[in-house]
Amino acid sequence: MRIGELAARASVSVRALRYYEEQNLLTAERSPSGQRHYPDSAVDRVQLIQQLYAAGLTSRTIVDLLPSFETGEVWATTLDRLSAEQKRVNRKIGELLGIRDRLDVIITKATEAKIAGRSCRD
Amino acid sequence: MRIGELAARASVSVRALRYYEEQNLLTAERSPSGQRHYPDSAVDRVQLIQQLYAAGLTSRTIVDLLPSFETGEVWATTLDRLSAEQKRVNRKIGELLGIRDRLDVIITKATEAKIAGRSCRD
DNA sequence: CTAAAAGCTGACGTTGACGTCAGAGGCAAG
DNA sequence: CTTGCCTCTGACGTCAACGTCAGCTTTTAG
Repeated sequence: MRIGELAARASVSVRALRYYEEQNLLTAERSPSGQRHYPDSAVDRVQLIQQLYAAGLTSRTIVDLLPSFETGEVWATTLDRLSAEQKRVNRKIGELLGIRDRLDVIITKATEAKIAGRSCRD
Repeated sequence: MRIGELAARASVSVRALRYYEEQNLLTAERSPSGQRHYPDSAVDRVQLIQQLYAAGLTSRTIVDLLPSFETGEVWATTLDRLSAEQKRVNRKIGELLGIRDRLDVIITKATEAKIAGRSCRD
């Protein structure tokens, strides 16, 4: 498929895909005229990249760790980085859970007050 | 306390504290000479701000929602935004849990392979 | 055949949360 | 008093992941 279809299927912009290629996160065959062509598997790869970005990894980190994600093979120096990211992600999950709880408390309280007919200052 | 001590106690930079003030997230008494002075409670407030940033909220959002966090009172329009952020945070938690699982799988597999004496390509 | 749609390569713009530097003033210790 | 650290206010710099625009070529639909 060409870049536009991949963008649509993976729900990212065309620009983002070119950027991923620039960062060596994604490669493409080229047609004689220079257009990029991707296999179907590229959709999954792009979505994985997006998830890793969302998890707070940088391009540089992703390019190093992506092979491990896709092949399952890991060599020692990479294992350390994987563990480091795992710790980071776990810390972040903890932070987010904390915030979620605080949001729950506030929202629950406010909703109960509303149900009880109190003003909520609106 | 003055700005340097607050920065140390809340583990943020002095610059960040001035930035928070600029964004109306934090206020300070001023000494006659113009130096900022903070109450002890500012430490908690700054840490809360940090957590909210870490949860992906922007300054603009935080300045709107911070009163709700501190007073527990909420009025209707704010409640919607709180719910929106709650959804965002929940989605992000889900993403992170997914990534964590993938990291767990890879790391576990690699570690077992190592224990079993296989090469891991190092 | 032709016009619209899609793709290409630069290259500059954007946004948010600060970092950093300059230049000047304030404050406790010796 | 002066030395050394802290603080002040601008104001420009940074970094990452793209957005956007220009100018041009390729592909597709009618």
